[in-house]
Amino acid sequence: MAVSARDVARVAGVSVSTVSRALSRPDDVAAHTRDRVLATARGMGYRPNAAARTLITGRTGNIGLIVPDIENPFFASVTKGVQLQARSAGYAVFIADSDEDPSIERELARNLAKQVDGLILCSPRAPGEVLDDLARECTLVLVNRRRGDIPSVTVDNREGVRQAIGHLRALGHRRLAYVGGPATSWSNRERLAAFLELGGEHEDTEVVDLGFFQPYVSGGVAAGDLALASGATAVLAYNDVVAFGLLERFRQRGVRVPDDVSVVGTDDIPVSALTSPALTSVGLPLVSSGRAGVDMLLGLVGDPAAVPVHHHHLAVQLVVRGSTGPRDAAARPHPG
Amino acid sequence: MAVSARDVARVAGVSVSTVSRALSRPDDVAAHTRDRVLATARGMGYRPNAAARTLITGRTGNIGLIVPDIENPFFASVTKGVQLQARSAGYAVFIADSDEDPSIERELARNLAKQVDGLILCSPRAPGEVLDDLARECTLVLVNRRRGDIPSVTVDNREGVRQAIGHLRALGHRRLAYVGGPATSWSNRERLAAFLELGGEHEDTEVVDLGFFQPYVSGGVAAGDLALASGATAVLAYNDVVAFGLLERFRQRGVRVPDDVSVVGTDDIPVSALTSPALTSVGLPLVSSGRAGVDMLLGLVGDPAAVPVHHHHLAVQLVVRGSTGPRDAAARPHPG
DNA sequence: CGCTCTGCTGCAATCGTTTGCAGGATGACC
DNA sequence: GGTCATCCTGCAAACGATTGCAGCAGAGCG
Repeated sequence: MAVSARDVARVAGVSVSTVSRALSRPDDVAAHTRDRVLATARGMGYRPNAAARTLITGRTGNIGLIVPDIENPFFASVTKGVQLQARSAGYAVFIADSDEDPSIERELARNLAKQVDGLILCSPRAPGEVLDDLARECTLVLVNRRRGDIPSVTVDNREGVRQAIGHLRALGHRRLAYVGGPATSWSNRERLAAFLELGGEHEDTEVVDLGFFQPYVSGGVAAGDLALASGATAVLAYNDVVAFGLLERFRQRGVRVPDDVSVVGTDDIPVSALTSPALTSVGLPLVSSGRAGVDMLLGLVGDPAAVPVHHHHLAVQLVVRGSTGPRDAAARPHPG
Repeated sequence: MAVSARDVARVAGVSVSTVSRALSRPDDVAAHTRDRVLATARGMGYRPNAAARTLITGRTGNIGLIVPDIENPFFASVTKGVQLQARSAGYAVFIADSDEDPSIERELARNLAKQVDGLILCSPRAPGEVLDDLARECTLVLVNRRRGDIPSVTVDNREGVRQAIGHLRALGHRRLAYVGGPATSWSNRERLAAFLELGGEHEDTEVVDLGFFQPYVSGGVAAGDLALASGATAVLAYNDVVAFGLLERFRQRGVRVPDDVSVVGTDDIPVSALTSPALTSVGLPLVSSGRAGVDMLLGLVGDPAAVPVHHHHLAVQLVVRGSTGPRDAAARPHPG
C-alpha cells in the first residue's frame, strides 16, 4: 500500500540506509546519488513512517496540549497560538479536552505522553501533586498555572486585578464584588487573593467574595443575583464568559450596565468587544501564551540538559469598554 | 527510563509474548499467569509503546482533525464534539488549524495521515480535486462539505436558508441581502445558491448577493455599508461571526437593529445568545456534527470493507432572537 | 501405561526506519 | 605505481511491540 524506504531504495538502486541519509542528512551523501534518491522518493510519493522513526529515534515530532474546555474562547485562542507556533517549528499537535474534569487530566496526560515529545497543560485543574508526578514522568510546560519548579507560562494576574480595581475606584466605586471561577482553578485562586489583598489596601473600599462558580455563562447567571444583593456597585468576574452571564442576568432583572452596576471581565476574549455593552476586561495575551508555551517546551526538548527551571511571566492590560461607568451614573438621567 | 514489555517479562518470569497477550487478549493466557503479569505490569507502571504497536499493527488509535480556524466558535464546538466522541471510543485526537489557507490543507492532511487511522476534514477550503486525491490516500470523512462519494456529515443548508427567508418574509421583509463567506467555502456556495433560488420563488421578494467576505468580524464590518446601500431591510449572513460584524458596523452608523434592519446569522454559536440584540440564527448541530464525523470515521476504520459510501445529513432549526423584527418597526416610536 | 488432544507458553520473524561500523572505490601525493 | 587518506555506501543491529507456529506439559481415556 504505502511506499516504504525499501521501495525507494530498490527503484533508485541504492540501499535503504542511503535513502534514509539522503533525507535526514543530505550532506553525508554524494550529490548525484542524493539527487537521484530524492527525485525517485518524490516521484513515488514516499513519506517516512512516523511510527518507525519514533521507535528508533525516540522523537515523535508531536506535542500534546490539554485544555479544560475547547469551547471556551480563552482556550480556543491559546490553542490557536500553540497551533501556529508548533506548525512553524514543524511539530504536530495532539489536543485533549478534559471537559473541566480534574480527575481525568492525569490519565489524558499519560495517554498522550507516549506519543509526544512534550506536553503543555493549559490551566490544569488537577491538584499540584498530580502535576509534580506528571512532571517527573514527561517533559511538560504549564500555561496559566505555576507549580514549584515546573516550567510555566503565566500572566500577571495580580497586576490585572490591580488595574481593574484602580479603574473601578477611579470611577467612584467603593464596594466591589468578585465572582469566582472553579475552586480548582489556580488563576481563580490568584485573582481572588489579589482582589482581597489589593482591595483591602484602601480604607475607603470594601471587597466582597461571592464564591466559586462554573466557568460557563450559567455560572455568571447564577452569580448575578448574589452580586446585586451584595450591595456592590461594581463586579469583577473570573473571566469574560462568566461576565457574560452576569450581563445576561442583569438584563433579565432590568438592572442597567453600567448605570446601575459596572462589570469587568478577565481574558479579553475576542467576542468581548461585541456584546452590548461591550465588556471592559483585563486583557491577557491569549495567543502569545500558547506560542510562549510551545517555545518553552521546544527549548526543553531540544536541550535536555539546559534550563532546569524556567518561567515566563507575561504582561496584562485592562481594556476599557462600555460595561464600566461612574458609580453615580444612576443618579443622572438615563440616556434614552 | 521507560519500562518496556521486556522488563515486565523479566520480573514476572515469563516471555515478552506472554506479557503482550496478557494485555491484549487475556483469554489466551492461563488465569494465574495473567494475574501475575497484570499485577507486575501495573506495579511497574508499564504502558505499551504506541509507536512500536503502531508499527506492527498498523493501527494508531488516533484520529486527525483539520479545521480552518480554531478561534472561530463554530469550529471550537465541532472540535468539542470530536473530542468527546473520540475519547469515549478510546481514540486520541490530532488537530491542525489551516488558518483559512486552502493551499496548506493538503500538506497538513498528509502529515497527519501517517499518524492516524483516519482524518476528519471540517469545512475544508481546498478544491474538490484535492479532496479526491486525499480520499484516495487515506480514510477520511468530510464534515460540513460534500464531495462525490467521500463519506460526509453535512447539515441541511437549504432548509436553513428556507427557514430564514420564511421568517423574514413573515415579518414583512421583501428585499433581502446575503453577506457571503469565503469564496472557497462550500457551505457558503450552498447557502448562496439556496438563497438566490428560494428567494426568487416569491414574486414579491427581491434578493441581493453582496459578495464574498472574510469569515471574521472584520468581514461583517466590511459588508455593513454595502448591506445598507443595497436597500435591503433584512440581511442573512454566512455565519454568526460575520453577523456580529454587521451588528457592530450598524451600531457605529447609528442604524438600529432590528428597527431599521433585521439580521440573521448562521451556526448559532454559543455567544450568539449574548450579543445585544441577541442574534437570530440558523441553528446548526455543532457538537453533533463532530460526534457524527467521529462515528462515521470509526465505522470506516473498523470495517474496511463495509459501507463504501455514506452520508449523514443533519437537521437545522432557526433560533429567533432579538436581531429580527417587523419591517415597519421603524415607523413606530422608538422604545427608549 | 501409552496415546492423543487440548491448552499455554516461548521462539522468532516482522513492521520501517536510523545509525555505528566496516569496507570499497577513488583520488592525491610521493 | 604504491600508499594513504578521504569519501561514500552498504551491512546489520537496534527500537518495542505483535503474532503465527511449534513444542511441551498435563489431562483424559482406553
